[in-house]
Amino acid sequence: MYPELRSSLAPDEREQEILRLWKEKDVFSRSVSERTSGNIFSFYEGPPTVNGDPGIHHVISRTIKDTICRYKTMRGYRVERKAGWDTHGLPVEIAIEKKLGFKHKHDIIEYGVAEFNARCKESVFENIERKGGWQAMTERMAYWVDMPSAYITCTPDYVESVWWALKKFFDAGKIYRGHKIQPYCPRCETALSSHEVALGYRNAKDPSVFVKFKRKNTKEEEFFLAWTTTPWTLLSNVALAVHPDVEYVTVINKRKDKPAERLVLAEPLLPKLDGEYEIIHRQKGSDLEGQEYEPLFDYLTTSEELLKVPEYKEKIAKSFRIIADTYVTTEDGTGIVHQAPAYGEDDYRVSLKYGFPLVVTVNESGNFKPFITRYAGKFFKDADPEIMDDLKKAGLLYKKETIEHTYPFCWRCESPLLYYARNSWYIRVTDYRDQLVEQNKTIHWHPPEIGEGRFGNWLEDLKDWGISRERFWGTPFPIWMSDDGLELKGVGSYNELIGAEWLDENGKPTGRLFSESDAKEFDPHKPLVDRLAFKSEKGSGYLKRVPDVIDVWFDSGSMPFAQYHYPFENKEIFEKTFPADFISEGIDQTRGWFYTLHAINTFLFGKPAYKNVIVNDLVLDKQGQKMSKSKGNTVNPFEAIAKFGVDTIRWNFMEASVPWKPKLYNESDLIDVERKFFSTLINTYGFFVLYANIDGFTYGVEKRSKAAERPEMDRWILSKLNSLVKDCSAWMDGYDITRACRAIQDFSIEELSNWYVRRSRRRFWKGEMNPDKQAAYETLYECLVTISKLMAPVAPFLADKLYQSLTTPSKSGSGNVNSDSVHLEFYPTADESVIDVALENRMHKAQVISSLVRQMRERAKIKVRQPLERLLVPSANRKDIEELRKVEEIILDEVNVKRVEHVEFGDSDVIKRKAKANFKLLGAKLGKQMKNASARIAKMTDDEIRTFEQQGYIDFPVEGENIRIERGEIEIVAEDVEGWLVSSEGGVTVALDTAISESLLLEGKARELVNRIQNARKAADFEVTDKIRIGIEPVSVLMRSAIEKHKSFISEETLAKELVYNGLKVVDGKGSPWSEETQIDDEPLTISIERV
RNA sequence: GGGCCUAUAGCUCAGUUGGUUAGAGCGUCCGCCUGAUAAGCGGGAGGUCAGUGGUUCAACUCCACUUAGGCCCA
Repeated sequence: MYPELRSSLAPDEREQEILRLWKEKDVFSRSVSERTSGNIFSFYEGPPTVNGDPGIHHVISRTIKDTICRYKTMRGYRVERKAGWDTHGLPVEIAIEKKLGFKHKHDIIEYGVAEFNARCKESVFENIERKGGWQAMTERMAYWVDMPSAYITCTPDYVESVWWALKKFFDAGKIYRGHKIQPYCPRCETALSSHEVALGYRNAKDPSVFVKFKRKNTKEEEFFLAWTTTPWTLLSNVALAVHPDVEYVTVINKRKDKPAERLVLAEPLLPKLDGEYEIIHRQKGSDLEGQEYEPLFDYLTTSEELLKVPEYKEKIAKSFRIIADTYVTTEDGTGIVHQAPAYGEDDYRVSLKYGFPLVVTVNESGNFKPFITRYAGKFFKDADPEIMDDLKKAGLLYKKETIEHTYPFCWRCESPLLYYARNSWYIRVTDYRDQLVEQNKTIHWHPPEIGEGRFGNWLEDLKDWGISRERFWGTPFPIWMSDDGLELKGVGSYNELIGAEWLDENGKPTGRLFSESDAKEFDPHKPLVDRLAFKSEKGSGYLKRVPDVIDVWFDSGSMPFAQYHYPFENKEIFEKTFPADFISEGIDQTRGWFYTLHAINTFLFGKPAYKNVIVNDLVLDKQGQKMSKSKGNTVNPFEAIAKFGVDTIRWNFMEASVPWKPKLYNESDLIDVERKFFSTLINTYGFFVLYANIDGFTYGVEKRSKAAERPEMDRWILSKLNSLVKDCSAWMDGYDITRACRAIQDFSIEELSNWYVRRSRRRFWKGEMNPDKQAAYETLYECLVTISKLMAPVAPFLADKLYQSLTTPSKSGSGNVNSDSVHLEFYPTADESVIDVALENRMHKAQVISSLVRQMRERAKIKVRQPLERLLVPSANRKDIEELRKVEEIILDEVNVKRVEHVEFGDSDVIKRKAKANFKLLGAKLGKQMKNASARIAKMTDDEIRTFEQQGYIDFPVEGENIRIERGEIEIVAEDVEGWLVSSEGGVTVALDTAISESLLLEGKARELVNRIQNARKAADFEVTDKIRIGIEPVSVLMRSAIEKHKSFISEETLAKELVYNGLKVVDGKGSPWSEETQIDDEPLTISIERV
């Protein structure tokens, strides 16, 4: 017996049951271990940062990953996949800081770094393991990754592999010290990551000042007019920048109550000037390059403190001149941008290029340093008004206004941030940029434009990677340095620490050395690792560790080898699994994981870390708005799954649109998946079991019929099925999940349920078991089992439920199925010999014709239940007629018509024909004459068409030239049939005879009666197999003759043993006998039925 | 400011190398069917393919610009 499936319809329960079963039968690990290790498909899990709860957006990228891995498993690959958790980094620190109520970075130091890091570590493990956490979500959504063997980035083994990699970079001379302009909070005294900066953008009012820089070496006094919103940075001005290609003008500017002055600025920004102006000179930005000006202040040129610095004198001598750079815009200001290298990223870059000095004028608390004597000790922002005043007095302030713009503030303490040059360590990725660009071209990006565009452009424009962070919870930077910064030592394993000396808490040597046993159980995190020091080989004291930790992205980018503790262990596994065949993450990882994987592994191993990548876009709410906690429109994945089942969500995510388009999360779409697709499928299965169980059919027990010998309808659906299998495999191999899902869904709903089952129902319920019925059962069964396999990678629960329901009864019978789970099965392979394109075409034509006939019935107001005599189908030739004859029965049955008349176009006078140009062929041949030719062809008369057919061509004069139309260049279709009701679509034309003879009328009435009796059976709650006796009264003459004429038809349809023309005795109106009143064509009658 | 993506029916999306009347589902209106039945089927209405210009015999499709939205980076 096949089990009922409808009873356990609640998706959540259905899935929980399967989850238990998978666990019980150990299905996931078997799905891996049952595949041979010689056939590996390598997948890398991009580790989510476990600083909070999983969200619905994690479900989409994990569905993609899971789907591909399950698919490849079904294709026979061994797909080992370790889970992974990203555990270090600022997001984790921030969460703990919030929890502990910290306001400043030094709160952490006071609290104790050891203790703080312990809290961080605890929290990530809690986020992984707790209820509603990452493991629970992974399991519930059926994301199959091996969690017990998960790689965790904060474990000593993992960190050691990361150290190994960093040492490789270090040894190759790819790591260097530099400055990095970073957003910096002067109160917290810490640099902020871009992620933190994004938290604190607010509208702010700032000064907007136009400053005059006096040009040197001119006869007349002349000024460069520059603009800034940060007057305090003017103290460290070293240059002015112009755009090389923009036109700059010198003007005489006259303002009210002021003497006229000569100013230089960009032409497009002239409207910024007050008063009137007259252009006296014009030049390109590039022509201004090198011009000198007098500095606003003299601190930079006179400060002894600065002049002591090596090379400073030479550098400052080159300063205070115009340079040209394309980053300058004419959107704001004057087109002349003042340069303060320590306080702006572009400024810094430009200053490096021209060799200007980097002058830091404020200290770490944001106060002016002593050498800026006039403002010394002032907080940078507070100095703004005074600076502007002083400039005004000196006559160097053109004007000052106030602007409102967005400016970043510290998310912790709300101080305005400043951009500040910080010491930082870099990886010189620019050294092998070309290789990164080249190797990227071998990666298959889905969609390709991200690889070429977004990612490719980023690589071509690559800057060195700043990898050090002045933070606590992270992989310690494994470089030890002498106090003078001249001696460096990179460490690539814990064994390399052996011999280093332990320092005490105050940094004093203890004489105790790091031993072999220390190395074995070493936890490298701060602060312990900072207590290790190496004796200088040059006798300059001790080398101490650079106290920074590294960018977390270096951690996750190291996972291909670090997950296996390579090269210390597992060399073989690493080599077998590198590079990954496939990865997938969200589009936000372009500059994140996608990049770090590529940058690190290309350097270390000379090839990219992955071959195929699917990129997914965001999940938005149903209005298309971004989900965010502040808007309150986030979706809790556990709640969503409990409500709809995860299959529904997975299917919707994959089917609705391609992964790389933003996806709207809309509950009504999920309901539709369940209703349209899943319940149709369950219904189809329900239909199958209803009759299979009645007939005692079990697939594989009796001899299977050959597909080629089954009826037209069966061969058709099997052809469609095998076409589907063929297409799905190709699409899935090309990582196009969406196309496969759409095809599977379309097949299940349209082809299988709405056509095959609907047209074949009769075969299932009629009579005893016979070859036709056997074929029908086998065909439907084969379709359902194949669908369960095709959909298994995307909707793993329903697919398995369906599969197990179908296969359990026949497990003993055929012995050929592994009914423990569909996920242990192989993906179906298409039997090409079953694919019959001609058959698919003629069935499609049958569907079109049926649709046309229904359309005409609608127009003529004739119900489908009323039989009609004939329809007429014009065909172009004998062959088309032969094809159509094969599906004629199906059409007639569907539209309730007695016979088809086939007519060849040419043979009939009543059929009016029309010619249509084949635009593709003729367009290429005729070019400009195409328009006229197609108009002429549309006007072809019947005689002309006949001539064309007979001689195989026809000539038309068009604009004086002769045009010859040959066979194939026009298409001839039937357009109308005189005297008939006609309808046409897509080149198919059908005519219907709507005359209803008395005989047809009687048959119609008999069918109406059958319908009423069936309704009564239903209302009376009779079993489908119950035999009955029928009583009917009153009966008109017409109805009586209808019944007499079609008695056997009626009896057969309703399983009636007897039919009498009077009422049966009905006791209480319930059960048997049953009686009810009804109408046929306005004629009232009472039907009573009883079981016999 | 730079890069990438998107714009087709009320909504969600197709539209394959440019080619004949731009499709589907949902929604809506009308009807049908009922031995898969708290289902199913058919039909109708609904589109200036964001806008402008260009290439072409022919543009939703190719090119340029514009507008709007999204993401990433400055």
